[in-house]
Amino acid sequence: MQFSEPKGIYLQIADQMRERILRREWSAGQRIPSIRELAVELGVNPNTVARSYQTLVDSRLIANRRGLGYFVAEDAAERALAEMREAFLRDEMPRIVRTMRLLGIGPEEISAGFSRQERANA
Amino acid sequence: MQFSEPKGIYLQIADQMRERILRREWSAGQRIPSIRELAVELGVNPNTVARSYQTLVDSRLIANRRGLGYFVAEDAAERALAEMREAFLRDEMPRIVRTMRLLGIGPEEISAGFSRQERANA
DNA sequence: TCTACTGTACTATTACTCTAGTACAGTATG
DNA sequence: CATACTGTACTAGAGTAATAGTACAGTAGA
Repeated sequence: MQFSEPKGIYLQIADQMRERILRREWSAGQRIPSIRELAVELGVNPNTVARSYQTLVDSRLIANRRGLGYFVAEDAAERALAEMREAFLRDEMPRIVRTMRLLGIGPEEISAGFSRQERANA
Repeated sequence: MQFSEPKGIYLQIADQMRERILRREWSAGQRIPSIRELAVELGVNPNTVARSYQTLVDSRLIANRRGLGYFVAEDAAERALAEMREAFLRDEMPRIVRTMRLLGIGPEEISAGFSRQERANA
């Protein structure tokens, strides 16, 4: 049996950061909070945040300027969208469809979910 | 920020067991593998499997008969289906819809996923 | 230059899961 | 009764993630 690795806090923080970039809450060229700031805000250790930042540096969504902090890359939003879409379609979708079939839940339930959320946002 | 707990091996084994019950691979009244057997088969420690079994006992999907082993409860499949459906609709669906909206993926992609899997199963 | 920020690096400690090993009681069967 | 299975309980250890704390170098601005 294949076991899935647990998803560390530092990866969850990185996900949240990708989302902020995607939503343009953090826009291109902008400086993002320092490691220490974000650590305090999230109530985690600075080392953990540093690790999150490194994963985003690795996929070139942010870049460091020594002594100044981290800055959002120019093409970050587009890059994040492409990265996340691919990951969702490749990793999540098959698992979701499989589970839905197993539980007798049809695609129309997803559409209903969309409608519900539309009303909630309105 | 809220962090999701990592999903331990014992919970993943429990999930797999629920699925077997749902698929009637393990049918009502039937004896399931002993803790030691399953531990060997999965290559994990017996203590870990024992923990998995306990979670299924807690939701009354299986029951123990001392010295004999564990047996699938009479209404296990129905109970498992209800339990898993509710968990999916409550916990997973909102998250999925939210992510899809964020990534600009429409409900029709799910339908397409269903069709793909249908062809794969045929 | 001094101060207050930045990131980086490192060690030690805590907490938790899983592993490893042992021991013991209940049950069926010969 | 003897044997060979069951589950259960317990202790000890390894491995890993996250925490805690400290130290140090680069940068901006008064």
